[in-house]
Amino acid sequence: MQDDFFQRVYEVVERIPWGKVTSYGAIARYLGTARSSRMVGWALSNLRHSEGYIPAHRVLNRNGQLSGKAAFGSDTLMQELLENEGMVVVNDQVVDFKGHFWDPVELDKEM
DNA sequence: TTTATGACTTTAA
DNA sequence: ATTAAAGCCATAA
Repeated sequence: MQDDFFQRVYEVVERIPWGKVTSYGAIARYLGTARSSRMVGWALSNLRHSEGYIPAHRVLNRNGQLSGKAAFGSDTLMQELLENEGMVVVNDQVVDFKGHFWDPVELDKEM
């Protein structure tokens, strides 16, 4: 294993605070590959091959849309997970996305 | 090595 | 405002 791009994505996603969500672009930017937003989602699609639990349901597109809900087995599972964390999902979209948004860059602030 | 794909993003019409 | 097309990077085949 080298410096897996995927591994970095997993680390960031695992650090997403409870009840918070972020976007692929934000993660990609944090990893230094601002234009590989697709890779972030792609990495998450591969997370099934990885071990450990990754709260991938907290990663949405920049619209707050549940783009990857289909990968959770059930199209409603992701939505339920988010609602279970105290947010409201309407039409596959998180209400007050900005309010629940969390940027991984805040990790550097704390450190 | 080259081609195809993807849980995105941005820009243009 | 909504819809369509192109751009971009990393991995798999």
